[in-house]
Amino acid sequence: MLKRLSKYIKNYVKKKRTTIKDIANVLNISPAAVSKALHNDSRISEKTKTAVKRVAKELNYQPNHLASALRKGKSNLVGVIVPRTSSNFFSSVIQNIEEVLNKEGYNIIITQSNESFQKECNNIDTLLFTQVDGIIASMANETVDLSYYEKIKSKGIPLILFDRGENDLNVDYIGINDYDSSFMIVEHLISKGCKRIAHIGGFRHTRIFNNRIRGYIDAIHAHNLPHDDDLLIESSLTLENGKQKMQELLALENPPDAVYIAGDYAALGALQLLKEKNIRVPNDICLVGFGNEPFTSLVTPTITSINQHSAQIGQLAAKTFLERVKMETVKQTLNKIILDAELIERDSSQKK
Amino acid sequence: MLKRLSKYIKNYVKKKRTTIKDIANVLNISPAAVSKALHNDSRISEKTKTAVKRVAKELNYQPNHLASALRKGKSNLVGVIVPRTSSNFFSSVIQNIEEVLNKEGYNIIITQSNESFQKECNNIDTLLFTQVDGIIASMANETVDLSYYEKIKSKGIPLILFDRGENDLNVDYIGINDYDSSFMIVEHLISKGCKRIAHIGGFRHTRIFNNRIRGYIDAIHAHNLPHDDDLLIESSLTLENGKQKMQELLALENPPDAVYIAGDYAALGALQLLKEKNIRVPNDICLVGFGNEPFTSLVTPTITSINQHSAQIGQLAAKTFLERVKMETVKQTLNKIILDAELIERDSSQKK
DNA sequence: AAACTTTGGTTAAACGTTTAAGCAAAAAAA
DNA sequence: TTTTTTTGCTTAAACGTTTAACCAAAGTTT
Repeated sequence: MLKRLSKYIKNYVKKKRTTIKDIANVLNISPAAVSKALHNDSRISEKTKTAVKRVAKELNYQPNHLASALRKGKSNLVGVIVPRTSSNFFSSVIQNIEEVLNKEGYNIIITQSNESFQKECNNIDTLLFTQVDGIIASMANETVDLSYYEKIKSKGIPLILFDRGENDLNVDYIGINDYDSSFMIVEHLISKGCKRIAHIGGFRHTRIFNNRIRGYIDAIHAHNLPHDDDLLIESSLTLENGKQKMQELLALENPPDAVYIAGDYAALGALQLLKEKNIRVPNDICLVGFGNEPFTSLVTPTITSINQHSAQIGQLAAKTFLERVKMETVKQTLNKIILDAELIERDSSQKK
Repeated sequence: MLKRLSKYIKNYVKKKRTTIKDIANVLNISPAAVSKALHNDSRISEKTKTAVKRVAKELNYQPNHLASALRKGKSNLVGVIVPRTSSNFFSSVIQNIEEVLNKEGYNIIITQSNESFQKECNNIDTLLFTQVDGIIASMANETVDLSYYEKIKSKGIPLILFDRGENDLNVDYIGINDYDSSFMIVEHLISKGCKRIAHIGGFRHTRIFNNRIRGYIDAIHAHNLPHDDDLLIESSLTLENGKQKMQELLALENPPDAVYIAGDYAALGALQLLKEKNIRVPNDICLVGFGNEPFTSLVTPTITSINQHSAQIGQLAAKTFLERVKMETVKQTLNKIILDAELIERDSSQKK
């Protein structure tokens, strides 16, 4: 046996990767036995198991993941699609997905759509091509056509959406209660004495932004405030666009005394514009953002915002996926998990 | 043929994935011919090729990536390891790596180490297990022991490091000229009239931080400024730690009139502390960061920083990998690409 | 018309696992 | 002692491609 082993060690040095067959040859048993030994199959003796494991270690054996995935029909890879990884919200979600899935032997492939529908379609193709066992996604702003997502469903691969999701798809979804959060923000501003509250929202075709808009409108009505069409604007919510839309609001005959903006980056843009114009925040105009990006607590004044519980969303998304793969046969009911968000009050809305 | 086709369409509805064999059956040719037709092999007639492609489309054929990877011995997957995806620098590098590699048919698997050595080791194992064709990495702050990276090299898998790299490993590296950048920062501060310049640097055991420290010291000497040991501090460069180290500098008998901090997050922490203490930036103390994170232009005052050319670094890293895999036999010389960084002057160092 | 070349494929093995089915030897039960 | 069960493996096929080697038929040279 020693002679065989040394021969294989030489082979290893030559860079040919060790396979299960090599271990079998050293020990003079079948490859099948080796495979079973490595998986602690009960039909293999303890003696053989320890021998196999010793030799495996000695030869620096690394299982060929492709081969086993091919044979078993699953890759243990999960695809993640996000608009971008640079936002703190998404990178935190990703980190938590990863933590949960790694424990169960899954790895994740992260792709970014950069808010582009085209890129998102490419990403989906890429992931399907890579034979992922499931996809966890948050849609790009642009995405309206859902045929690519239907493609995932039609392949029978679990699809879990979070944050930016689309109800019509009938898939698992994890997000926050956008309507309530919006309502809460408006009531917060009212409690601070604001009378003319504007809303720079996202595009209505995205469900979450539509819900935020509805929450805003309903809260305005509930408190008998003037509902002026000019005070409700849709935006792409980038920093630049936030600046621009803020400009438009200031240009009104009767400008608002508070602005609630459905994204922190756009809120930051608005804040910059207000500073340039020497309009005091919060004393002249109160400002509230959405998302609780780290910079909201870093700028002057700090920006009131909504904490979306990114960690929890990531964990729940991963767990939902795990449930799906574990009981694929069972026609289970859909998981729609809606978390309550949290208002983080900061200086930008503390009018005295 | 129509009957065969319809049978296979039924099969498809039943969720059994279409394989090359199915296409072969429909057309009554061999699977090998189908494979060749799909790859535009010259030994297949145009007629057959178009027929194959038509049927492939009809049956919604998606190649099984695992099978071809297994057969060809390569996965067309590249692993990327970064300390975190939330920093703008890393997410921009990743995006550019992805763009270049996607064009060449590679996909990337992104993993984060969260600056933890342990997590980084796990990531490497994960990537090796997934049979990636190469690894592009930037090391965690903690990483000193390089044996895991040696493991990659010993498997013969191309390894390309960027930003946080280690010369001793003798692998390809892409980064900026940290020494020169540091020197440039100090000279900039001197030109603004600063006399006591402090440096909150990263840990010396990381090469880039060591270079920044050397650049700082040499520039101080070159301009005959006092080189006071108290003015040079090592830090983990987190926001919190930046605050703390700034506190220490303020507590000195003879505090500095300028602080150059080797990371933007730590610089932000320092800025916050200075604001709390009502110390005016830049008039009382000038501040310079490193990395040009987006928030440096968002806070008040805006922070002078160094642009590290993340896009270019990403592209070069990807291209270097491609070169490596293309000429694996050739014992090529190492690629050490050092880019010149750019000083972005902002308010925090514009003392009047 | 015989000999060679080209065209357009086919056959079969291989990649490294996993797993259902089978089977000899040892142990236990009758 | 014979039969049954258990233990501990082995055999062989399968996962879906790719590719080296082969080959028949048609076309081209001489």
